[in-house]
Amino acid sequence: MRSKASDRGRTFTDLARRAQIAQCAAEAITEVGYADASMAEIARRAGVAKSVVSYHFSDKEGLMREVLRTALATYATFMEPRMAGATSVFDKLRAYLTGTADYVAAHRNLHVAVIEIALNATSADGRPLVATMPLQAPEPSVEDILRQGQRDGELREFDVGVVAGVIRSAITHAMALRQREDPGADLGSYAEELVRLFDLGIRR
Amino acid sequence: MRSKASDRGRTFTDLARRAQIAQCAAEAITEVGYADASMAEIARRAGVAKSVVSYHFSDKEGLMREVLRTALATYATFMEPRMAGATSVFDKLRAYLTGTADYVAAHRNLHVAVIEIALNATSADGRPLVATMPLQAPEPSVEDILRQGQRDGELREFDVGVVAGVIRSAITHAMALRQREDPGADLGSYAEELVRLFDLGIRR
DNA sequence: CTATTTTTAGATCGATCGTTCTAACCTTCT
DNA sequence: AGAAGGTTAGAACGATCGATCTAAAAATAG
Repeated sequence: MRSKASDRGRTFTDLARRAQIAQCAAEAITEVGYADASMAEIARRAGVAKSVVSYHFSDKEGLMREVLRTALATYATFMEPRMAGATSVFDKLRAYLTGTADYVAAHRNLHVAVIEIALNATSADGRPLVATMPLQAPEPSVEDILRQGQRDGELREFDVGVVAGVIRSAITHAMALRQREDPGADLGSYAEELVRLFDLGIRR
Repeated sequence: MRSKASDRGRTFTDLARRAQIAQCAAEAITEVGYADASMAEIARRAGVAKSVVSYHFSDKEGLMREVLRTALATYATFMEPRMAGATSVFDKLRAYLTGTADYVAAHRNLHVAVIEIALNATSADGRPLVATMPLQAPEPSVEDILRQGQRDGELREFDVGVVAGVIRSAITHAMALRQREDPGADLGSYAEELVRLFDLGIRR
C-alpha cells in the first residue's frame, strides 16, 4: 500500500492521472466541441487507453464534474487577489470584468470547456449536469455587487437579476464567441469596453 | 406526376411533410436539447418512421438547415413591420429589443432551436453548420444601427463590434437562459430593462 | 526477492446513432 | 381499370458511443 502518498484513499499516481486526464478533457472539449469530445478522443490526447480514463473516473459524468471543479477552483484562486483591493461598486465591477477577461486569456481551455459542459452535459436523469452540482462561484457574485451599489445609492434602480445576467453573458458567452471568430482579439480592451458600457448603463 | 401542386419539383405532400418535420425537429431540440434530438426522436414526434425523415431530407444536416431557414424567415417576417416605423437610433434599438423579445415569446421553439443548432451542429467537415450557410439576418443589423448612431452624433464612441455582440447575446442567449430558469418571466419587461441599460450605456 | 496492490492496454459488450434498402401502399394520370 | 411515380413502414447496415472484463505490467510493501 502506498498510503503515504495517498489523499483520502487516492494514490499519488491516481491523482496525477486524474489531473492530466481532466486537463486533456478540457483541451478536447475546447478544440472539437463537447459532442466530439468522446472518451476515446480524450484518452487519445492523454496518450492512454480509454479504459484507463474509465478506471480513474466513475463515468463520463464524473470526469466532467472534475473538469468543472478544477475550473472553478482555478477561477476562484485567480480572482481572489484581484477582487480583494476593490471597495467601491465600480471598482468591484471593473475588477470582475478585467479579472475574468485575464482569466480567460490565461486559461482559455478551462473557460470554454465550462461553457460547453454547462450548455450540453446532462446528468443521468436528463437534467443539466451543472444543476446537480453545488457549484459556488467566488464571492461576491455580480448580483451581490449590484445590490450593494443600489443600497449605497451609487447605482440607479433596475432589475438586478436581468442586469447581472447580461453582464455575466457579456464577459463569458459573448466574449467567447468573439474570441472564436477572431482569436487575435484583445480581451483586455474588450473588458474595458464593457466597463465603460455598464458603468454608464447602471450608475445613478 | 402531380406537377400542378409542385414547387421547383417538390410535390405538395413533400412540402407539407418537410414543414411538419422541421417544426417537430425544432420542438424536439428545444425540449430535449440538440444532443438528444435524434432522427428517431424527431420521427417519433412527427408520427412517422424515421426513414420518412431521411426520405424528405438529404441528411440530418439538411434538416437542420431547413430549421434555420424557417426560423430566419419567420423572424424576418415578424420584425419587418416592427422596424419599419423606427427612425432614430434609440427607436430602432428599442424596436429591435422589444421586437425580438416578442418574437421569442411567440416562437420559442424556433428561437431555442436556432441557438442550439448554432452552438452544436457541425457540418461534414467539422466546421460549425451556421458558418457554412449564407444566413442573412433582417436589415438593418445591430452593427448598422450603432454605426448610424455614431455617424449622426447621437451615440458616443465605442467599439461597435463589441457592443453589438453584447446586445445580441443579451436579447438572445442571456434571455433564453433566464427563460429556462424561470419560464414565467416577463420577456416584455426584460426587453424594457435592456432598452434602458443600453440607452444609457451608449448615448453621447 | 517475494507478495500484494495499483495501474495499464486491448478486446469486447450492448445500445444508439444516422443512413440505406426493400417491398408495400397510396395518389395521380391516361 | 391499369400504369407510373410519390410516399410509407420496417428491417437492417456499419460506425461509434460509454462502459466493462481480463490478464499483463508496474509499483510498493514486507
